[in-house]
Amino acid sequence: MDQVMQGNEIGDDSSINLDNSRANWTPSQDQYFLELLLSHVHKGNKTGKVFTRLAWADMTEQFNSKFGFKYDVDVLKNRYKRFKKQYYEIKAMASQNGFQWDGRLNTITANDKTWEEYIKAHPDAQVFRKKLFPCYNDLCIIYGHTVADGRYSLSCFDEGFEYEENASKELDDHTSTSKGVDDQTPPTPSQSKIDWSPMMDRVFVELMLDQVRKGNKAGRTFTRQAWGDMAESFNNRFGCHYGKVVLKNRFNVLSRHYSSINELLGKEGFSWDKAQHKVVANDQVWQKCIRVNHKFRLYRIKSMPFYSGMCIVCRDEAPADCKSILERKSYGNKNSTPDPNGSLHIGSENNFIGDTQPLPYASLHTGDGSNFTKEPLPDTAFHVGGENSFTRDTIYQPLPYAALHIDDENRLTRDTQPLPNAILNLGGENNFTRDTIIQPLHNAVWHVGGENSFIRDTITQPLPNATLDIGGENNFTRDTITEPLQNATLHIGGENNFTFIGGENNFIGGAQPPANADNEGGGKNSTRDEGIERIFTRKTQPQKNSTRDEGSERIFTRKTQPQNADKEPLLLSAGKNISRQKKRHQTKAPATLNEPKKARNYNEGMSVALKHMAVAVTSLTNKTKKEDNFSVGNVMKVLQAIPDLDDDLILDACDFLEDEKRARLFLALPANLRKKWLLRKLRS
DNA sequence: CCTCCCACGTAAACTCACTC
DNA sequence: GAGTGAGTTTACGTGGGAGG
Repeated sequence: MDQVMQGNEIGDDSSINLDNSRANWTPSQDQYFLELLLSHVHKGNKTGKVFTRLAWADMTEQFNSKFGFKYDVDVLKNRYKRFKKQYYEIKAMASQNGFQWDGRLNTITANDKTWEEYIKAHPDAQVFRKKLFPCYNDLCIIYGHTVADGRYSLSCFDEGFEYEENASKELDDHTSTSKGVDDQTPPTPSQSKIDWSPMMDRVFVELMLDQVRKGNKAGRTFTRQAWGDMAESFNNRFGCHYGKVVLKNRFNVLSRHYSSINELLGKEGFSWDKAQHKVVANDQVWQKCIRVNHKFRLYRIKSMPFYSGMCIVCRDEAPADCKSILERKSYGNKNSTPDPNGSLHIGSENNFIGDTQPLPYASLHTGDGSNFTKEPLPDTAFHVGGENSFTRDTIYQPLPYAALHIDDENRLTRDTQPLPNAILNLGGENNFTRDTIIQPLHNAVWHVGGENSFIRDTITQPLPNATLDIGGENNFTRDTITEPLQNATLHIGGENNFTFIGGENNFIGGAQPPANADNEGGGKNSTRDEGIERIFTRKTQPQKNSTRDEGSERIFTRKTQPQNADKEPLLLSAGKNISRQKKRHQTKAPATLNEPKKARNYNEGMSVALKHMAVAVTSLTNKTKKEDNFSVGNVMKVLQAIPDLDDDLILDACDFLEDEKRARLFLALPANLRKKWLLRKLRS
């Protein structure tokens, strides 16, 4: 043990080292250096583990000035490292069973029998038995709980911290300044580096998961509000004042680990050990892998408890360079091997044909442009990127308790299965066709982004106790929800079109019925928080379990092609053209040939929605028996039959014909006069 | 025993591209 | 030009090992 531990006093002139080429630390130099370190700790120039650059510069200058050296800062850092090693040696010894640190005697104490038995087993420990360590209290202040990089090392949340806390209490008896130095809280913003503990990671991942569940993560990142909320929650939890940037940086770090682990798991011979939270493989596989890429060495040793959470958080973020064996392959019948409890990461542009195998408890991550057909995935976390096609029987079996995250521009067609208790997060511009979900979503939480099209019979069963959050600019056509939403809470954003919603519901956020709405269908709907830009028009045809049949706003168009919505999956190729850029509220100005790409894309997207609407109307017409010739379907048919009407004109016509009187008059007109009449009315 | 150097991991800061 | 997100660079920590 160093001389400094023997209690040498400052003032030893012999300490002056005339040879500046190599440091030769004397007790007085050590003592002075410790004083400098303590001084900067007390000034707050040390984070949980790091002295600031200015602190090091200042200490070097003062040390050289005191002893007449020209040491580089690295010399002091080396000594600092040496002190740290000594600190942990003492700490480890004192934490042994039967041993304790005596702060008054500055030594490690234990009864003789304990010493003898321990020294017999550990001869090297003899040195600690009668040695004084007067500087240990100083080292406790300087090093506190901090070790290494801190992330997977000792912290206030780890085993072993208790001793340090006790040591700090001991120190309080000797120094009034020690309190607060090792308070185990994350550093303040003035401090340069953060000591991320496993507990902090865990809390952070939990906060991210919460935001994911709320639908506040689109693509690779969280919304601005989500970052703010997470920072606030995190700061409240740990009593710190981090900004969003700190959490974003940590998110980047965790994401990199997540990607690397995925890369490993994509290699042959590797698997995820849920108990250890580690990637596991036999030694030969590890050695071969590490030889090729040294960076994977880390994952052989360290556990990554945050990985399972990051699987959900990062769901669709499989990096382009992550070339797992599963990427860009076709999965035909019986080609897929079951991977129960496994984690399946799938890149872009895959074809999943029928009769692939179950993945109970698995995490399934898919990139963009994959095609899924029938397959059970119970208890699976199902993360789906954008522009995928879900055809019939995509999900053949129920997904109870599953978390289903679906990003933008996916198509969900009929005969998918129930998702009771599921969390359903939907991005924008998805197309939900008939029978997408044919079973109930009891207790489900439904988050729906903007610009989705919900066609007929999207949800054919009740959603009791569900929470339905709906963003702006969605189209809910007739029979979207055919069953009541008893006790449901419905949050609805701006500019949605609702037809036909049954049941006893609470409408929050403005989806109120019109003042003259006929409620005789039996439902008891209550409204709160009146909103804007909603049009609920006339009642047309009450049905069982329905309360209203409300006309829709600008969702009618020329029928482009007859389809059988019951049997034909709506895989319209036009949907591929929908812009993947961020969606904004679009103006309602007429389209021109010179309009920007975004506007054109919007119109194309609208066109798709209109086509779906046409299909829905056709289906509706076939199903419902009308007493007279008037129906929304008939109006649409007649409107679509008019030649040379562009989409905008049709939309304007829809607006105009929302009035039933006008619509009846329109139908009553001779076919050759309808266009002229419409144009005249619209111009006026 | 001690210094010095190296490789590597991490957090924070920085830069750039993009959108509005 | 401001705001934002993604990717890159920089600064600083660590442990291990060679060598005096």
